[in-house]
Amino acid sequence: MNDARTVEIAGNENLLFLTDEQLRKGIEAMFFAYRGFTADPDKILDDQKYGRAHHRAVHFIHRTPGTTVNNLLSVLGVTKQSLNRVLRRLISDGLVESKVGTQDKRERNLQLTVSGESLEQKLSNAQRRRMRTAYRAAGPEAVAGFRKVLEEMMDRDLRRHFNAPKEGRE
Amino acid sequence: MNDARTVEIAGNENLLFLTDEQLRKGIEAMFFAYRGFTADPDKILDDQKYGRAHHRAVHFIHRTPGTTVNNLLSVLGVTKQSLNRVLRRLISDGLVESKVGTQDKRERNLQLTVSGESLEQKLSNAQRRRMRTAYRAAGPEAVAGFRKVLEEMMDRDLRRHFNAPKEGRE
DNA sequence: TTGGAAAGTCAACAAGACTGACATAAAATC
DNA sequence: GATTTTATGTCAGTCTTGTTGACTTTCCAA
Repeated sequence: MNDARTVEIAGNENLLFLTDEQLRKGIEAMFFAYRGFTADPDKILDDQKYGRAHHRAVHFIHRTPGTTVNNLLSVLGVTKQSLNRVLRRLISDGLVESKVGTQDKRERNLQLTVSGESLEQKLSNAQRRRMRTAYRAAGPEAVAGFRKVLEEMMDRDLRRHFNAPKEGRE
Repeated sequence: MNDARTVEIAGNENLLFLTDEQLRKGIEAMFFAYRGFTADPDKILDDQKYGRAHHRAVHFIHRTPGTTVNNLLSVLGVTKQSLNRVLRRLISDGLVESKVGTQDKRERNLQLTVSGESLEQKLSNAQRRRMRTAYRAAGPEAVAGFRKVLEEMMDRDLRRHFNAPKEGRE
């Protein structure tokens, strides 16, 4: 971690000289950290026989209430058939409500029911707890760096969803 | 990102005050970044009809040549039956070699063949390229912070594998 | 020497991704 | 008004990758 050397170049630009070994460490850190990151919600979901796909749907419906199926598809990056199976179950279990669109009646507006919100809270509390603990242990400068690198690692077209906090539609 | 305030507390300890919104951003950053992180290898794997599980096996066999199935299991965190299916295919495709252990004949020592190494190179080159680009764009301090937060986010018992670079066994 | 534990294999099943085809309703366009 | 496009939903089939359960081989210790 602290063996990545930096060199000052004319001006105030600096380059990182990264060995394959340092990059491998970063790659594995990503792998192990993501496992930790999903571990707590996974445990909760398993009780109700849901999977990560349900978690993702619930998360983004919570984040953007009234979002359409198409919107959700482009954020999640899965096929409609795949999402449909998940949504169907969430709807029939009474966690998600699907209402015919007001302007465009072809669309469906999705939102969480009371029990949907309650599951979302359980899941995000668990995930936030871990994130908060990690942030606190690492300190504020580390957090800023963490966010910066993650953002650079995203695909360009996904970064769009990331930077659109309150309305999913472009 | 830069709205996380820090407060100096008696001594030189500082606390982060994190709003749910800031934590949510971190959670989504993790989600989108991980997608980017796996996107390039996924494309390569798809050509040869392999999945992420094959990638992980190839990666860790490369990292720790001669490792046993059991070792690999504890790193990957899946059941031996699940891993076995993946290994069986890699072996029959001639990417991995499995040799009966010399001391303990119950064990199998795994290593990549020449074509296994070649696939590993293709995959890790793609992944390193993205990681390197992100690191360069974010800068050295950001990278240090990134690594610090990721390490804090891992499960304790997984951190062990992370910090054991050249031999998988405890 | 025998009985249990450990390492690995085989079989069967489930979740969740995928493709492809098709249906319906509403909106947009010609 | 007729046609095409869009948004959504569904059925069927495939693939990867996770699971549990049952089994073999090997090792070790009582």
